[in-house]
Amino acid sequence: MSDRRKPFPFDEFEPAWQARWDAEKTFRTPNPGDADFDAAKPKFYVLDMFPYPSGSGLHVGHPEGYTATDIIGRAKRRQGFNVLHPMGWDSFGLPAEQYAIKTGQHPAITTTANIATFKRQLKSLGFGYDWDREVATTDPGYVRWTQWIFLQLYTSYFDEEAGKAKPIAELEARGWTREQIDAVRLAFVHEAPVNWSPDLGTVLANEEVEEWRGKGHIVERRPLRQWMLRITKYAQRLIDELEPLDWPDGVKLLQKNWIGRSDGAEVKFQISNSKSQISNPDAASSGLEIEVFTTRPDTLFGATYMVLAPEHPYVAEITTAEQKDAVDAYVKACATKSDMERGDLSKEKTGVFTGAHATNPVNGKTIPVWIADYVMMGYGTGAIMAVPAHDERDFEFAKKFGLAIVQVVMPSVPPAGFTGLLPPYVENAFSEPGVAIGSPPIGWGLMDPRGERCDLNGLPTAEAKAKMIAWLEERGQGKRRIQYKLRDWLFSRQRYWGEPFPLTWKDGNHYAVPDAELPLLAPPLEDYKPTGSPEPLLSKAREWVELPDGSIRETNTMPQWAGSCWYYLRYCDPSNSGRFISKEAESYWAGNGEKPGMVDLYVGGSEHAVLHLLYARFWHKVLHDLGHVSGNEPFNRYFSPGLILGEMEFLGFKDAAGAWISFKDVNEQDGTFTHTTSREVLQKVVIDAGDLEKENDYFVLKDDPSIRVRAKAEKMSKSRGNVVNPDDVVDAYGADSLRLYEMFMGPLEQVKPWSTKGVEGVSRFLARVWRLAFEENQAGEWVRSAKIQDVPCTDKALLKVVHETVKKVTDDIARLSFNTAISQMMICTNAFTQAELVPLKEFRLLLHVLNPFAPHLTEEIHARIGGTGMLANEPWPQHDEAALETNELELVVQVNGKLRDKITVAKDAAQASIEAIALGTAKVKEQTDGKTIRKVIVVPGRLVNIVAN
RNA sequence: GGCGGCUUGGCGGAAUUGGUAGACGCGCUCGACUCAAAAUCGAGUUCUAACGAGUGUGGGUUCGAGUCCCACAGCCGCUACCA
Repeated sequence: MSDRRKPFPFDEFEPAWQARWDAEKTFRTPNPGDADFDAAKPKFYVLDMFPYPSGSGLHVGHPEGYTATDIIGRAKRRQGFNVLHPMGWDSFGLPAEQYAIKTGQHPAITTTANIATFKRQLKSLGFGYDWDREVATTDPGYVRWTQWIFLQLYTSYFDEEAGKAKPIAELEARGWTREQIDAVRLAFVHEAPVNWSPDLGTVLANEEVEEWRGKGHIVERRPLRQWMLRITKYAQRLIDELEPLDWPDGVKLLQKNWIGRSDGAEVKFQISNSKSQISNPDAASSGLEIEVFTTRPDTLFGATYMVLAPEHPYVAEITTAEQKDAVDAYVKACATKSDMERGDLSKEKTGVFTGAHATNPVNGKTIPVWIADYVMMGYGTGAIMAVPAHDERDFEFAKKFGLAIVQVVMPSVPPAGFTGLLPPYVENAFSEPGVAIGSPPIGWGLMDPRGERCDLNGLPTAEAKAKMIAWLEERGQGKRRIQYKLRDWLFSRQRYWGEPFPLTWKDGNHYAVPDAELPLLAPPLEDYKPTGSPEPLLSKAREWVELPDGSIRETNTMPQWAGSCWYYLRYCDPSNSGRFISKEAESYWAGNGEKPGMVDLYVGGSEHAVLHLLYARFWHKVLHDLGHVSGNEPFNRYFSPGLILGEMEFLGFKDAAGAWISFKDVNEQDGTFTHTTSREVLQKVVIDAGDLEKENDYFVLKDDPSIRVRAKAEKMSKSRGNVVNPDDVVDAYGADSLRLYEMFMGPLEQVKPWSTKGVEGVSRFLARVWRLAFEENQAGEWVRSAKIQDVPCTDKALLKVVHETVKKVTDDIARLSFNTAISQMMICTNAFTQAELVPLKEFRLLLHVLNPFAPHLTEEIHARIGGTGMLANEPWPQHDEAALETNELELVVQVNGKLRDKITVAKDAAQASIEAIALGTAKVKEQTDGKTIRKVIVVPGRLVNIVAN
C-alpha cells in the first residue's frame, strides 16, 4: 500500500496540517470572560453525539455525522459565528467492565487506552474540534456534577399545580413528614418486578432488555428494590414542548408514541362476592371496588365481563373457593413465563374465571370477573372492562370462552345489507368509531331503580365518550383519565463501572452525601465478577460501604445514560470546579431565548432518537425548573445520518432445481464461484456488471438466465467480515477523500452502501483539483502549473460556473445537502480543467468553498500558490450576482406537454415575441400542422407550451 | 397487527416552489499517450434498429406530474395483547 503512487501527496501534508491546527489551537472557542472573547459575534453550537470509546476503534459510521458537523462548524466559523464544536467520551459502559472481569485490569485503564485510540483516529480525519473542551463521563471532575445533578432530582418534587419541579425544602417548610416527602421525590426508591440478568450481574431498563437478550444474555423478572426517576410527571411537557423543535417529524412522532398518551376514563366496578362480603353478607356497601381504565367509555353498555392481570393485588381476595386451585395454577404459570412468551401475539388467549362477579355501573348488570395474561399489570389499572363487540382482543377471548358479545356501536356508514337491527358481530370486532346503539337497550331506562339514565343512543363515538364520562363523574362512578405508556425510569444498576449514587442509609432511611464530599468514586476491586445474586458489585468493598457512624453507602450505580444526559452543558464550561456550568457560560451558549434549545444543531444516530433524547430532555427540564438553565430544551435542531451498509456483495445463485447455492469465494481473476461447503468449482461464470440483468431483488446473467446472482448490501458486522476501517481508507486515499466520499454517497439521512470504487471517484476529483494548480516535473516534484495565472477572468462561462458554485455550496451547506454541493464543485473543477487557463482569483473561490469539505488539500494548495494565513481563518466568500446573469435564455418549446424544440431568446424578450418565435419554428409547425392552437402558455425563463388539437 | 419511511438507468444518486427526467460519481465502450500496462486526458453511455416509450402498479387533478390526490404492491425501520 505504501509504495502505491499517490495521486497527490496527501500522506505528507495531511498530518502536517493536523499538527498545525493542534499547535495553533485554530479551532479553540473563546468563552465569555476569555481575553479573545467577542460578545458581538453570534454563537453557534453544533454537537455530535459523543462516542462510547470501544476497543474496536472508530467505525466508518462515526465520520459520517462528524464530517457533516465539521463542515457546518468550519463554514459557520468563517461566516462570523463563535462556533462551539466539541468532542468527548461516553466512557462508562459494560464492555470495559467485562474486560475487567476477564483480566482483572481496572476499567479506567482500558478506557484511557481506548480514548487515546479514538482521539488519534478523529485527529487523523482533520476535524476542527476544540480539544481544550474535551470531557469524559468517567473523569472525577465530571462524575462530581453528574452526582450533583442526581441530588438535584433527589431533593426535588413535581408540583402538579405549577407543572414543574420544586425543591423539597418547600415541603419541609410546610411540615411534611419524611415519609410523605420520600413519596414524591423525583428520585425515589421502589420495590417492583424488574429485569434482572444474572450473567450480566445487573438490572436492566425495560428498553434495554431486548438488546441484551439479543446478545444471548439471560434476563428474568424479579422483585427488587431500585432507584427510579419520576419521568412520568413530565410526560405531558415532553409531548407539548416537542412541538417548536426543529426535529424530523418522524423522530417527534417516535417520541410521542413512546410517551403514548391515551385519553379515556377510569370506571369503578363493584365486586359483588368478594370474601369480605361472603363472610359478612350485610356489608354490601363496603364491598370491594375495582377500577378499570378504558379509552372507550362509550362502550360501557357492551361490557360483558371484566379481566384482571394475573398479578392484580385483588386476585386472591375475590377468587371463590371453587376456583381457587385453577386461579392459583394460572397465576403461578404466568409468573414463570418470560415477557417474550407472554407477549407472543400468535398464541391463543388464555385465562381463568375467578368465580367473582362485578356490577356494571351503567346498567346494574352482573358480569363475570376473569384473569388473563393479555391484561398487563404495568399499564392503566391492571384491570379492564371487556367489550368483545368492539375490541379485537376481548372478542377473541369471548369467542374462546363463550362469553356474551353485545354490540353497542354501529358503523356511521352502515355496511351493505345492514337491516338496522343488531347482527351480533360474529366475524370480527368493530373497533372503529361509529354511532352508539343499545346504550341503553330499548326499554331499559324505565327499569333503572334510581331513575338515572345515560342515553348515548345515536351519538357519534367522540360525543358518546364525553357524555359517558360526564355521567360517571356526576355519580362518582368514574372519572376522566389520561394514561401514558411511558413508565418511570429505572435508574439503578448493580455494576461497577458507573457513577455511585451519592447516598447513604441509616435506620432504613436514605440521606444525601454532602456536596463537599463529591465526587464519590467507586473503590478499586480485586475481583469484578458478578456475585450472581442481585447484590450490587460495590457491596464487595466492605471498607468503602461501612461508614464510621454506622451508616452504609448505597451500592447501586447509575446507568450509562446518566453521563450522556448533560454532557452538552459541560462542554460550555468544561473545567469549572465550582459549578456544573457557570451562569455566564450558560446564558451565552443558551442563546437569546428565541429558540427553546441550547444546541443549534445536534447530529447523531437515530438509535438514540427515543431514549437518550428523551432522558436528556427530562433532565434539562428539571434543571430549568430549578433555575439552573435558562431554556427548557437541550437540542433545537436534531438530525440523524443514515446507516452506512457494507459493500454490495454477490451472494449466491440458484441451481437448476431452484435451490440457493451460497458461496463466499469469488475468484475475480477467472470469475469462478466456489461452493463454500464442498470447495469444488461448480461453474465458471464471469461476473461483470454488464452481464447482469435485474430481476426482483437479484440479478440474472443475460446469456444464462438460469443462474441468478443476488446483490445485496448488508449491515457492517465483524461476523460478516464487511467492516470498513477508517484507518485503512485514510492510508490509501487520505482523510479528505474519506470525508468527501462519506458526504458524496447520497443524502445524509439515507441508508446507503459503502463503495470502494466510490472512494476512488472522489479521490480522483481531489487529484484533479490538485493538478489544476500543480504539475509533476521530471524529478517527480509537484511544481506550480503554468496554466494558473493571476489575470482577470475573461471567460464569461467559467466565471458564471464559479459563482454558481459559491452560491450553491453556501446554500447546500445550510440545507445539509452535501452530496449536491460536492457535485457542483466537481462541475466547477471540470470547467477549470477544460479552460485555457486557470485565473487565480476564481480558483481561490473554489478553494474557499471546498475548504470545509477537504480542509487539508485546500490549505495546502492555498499555501503553495502564495496565499497568506489559513483558509480556515478567512471570511466565507460571497458570490457575484452579476456574474450569474446572461443576456440570452434557452427556452423549451412543448406541444401538448411534450418537448419538441428549444429556442434562444433575449433575457428581456416580451411574451408576445417569445410566443411568435416558438410558434414559428419548423418542428413546432410540423407538430401543429392541421391543428388549431388553443392556448399558449409561457413560463418566464423556463418554457413555452403550445396546446393544440 | 399498529406507526413511520422508501421505490428514478447496470449501480450510488440529481431534479429546492408541479415546468427540458437521469446532474454528479461509479461501471462499461471507444480513442489519445505508452513497447505494454497503470495513471492521466478526450468522446460516448435510460431503453429502442427506428417510430416511440419511460420515474414500483392502476386510476385521477392539470396546458404540463418523479413531484399533488385516491387505491394497490414490494422493500426497510421502529413498535407490539397499552385496553
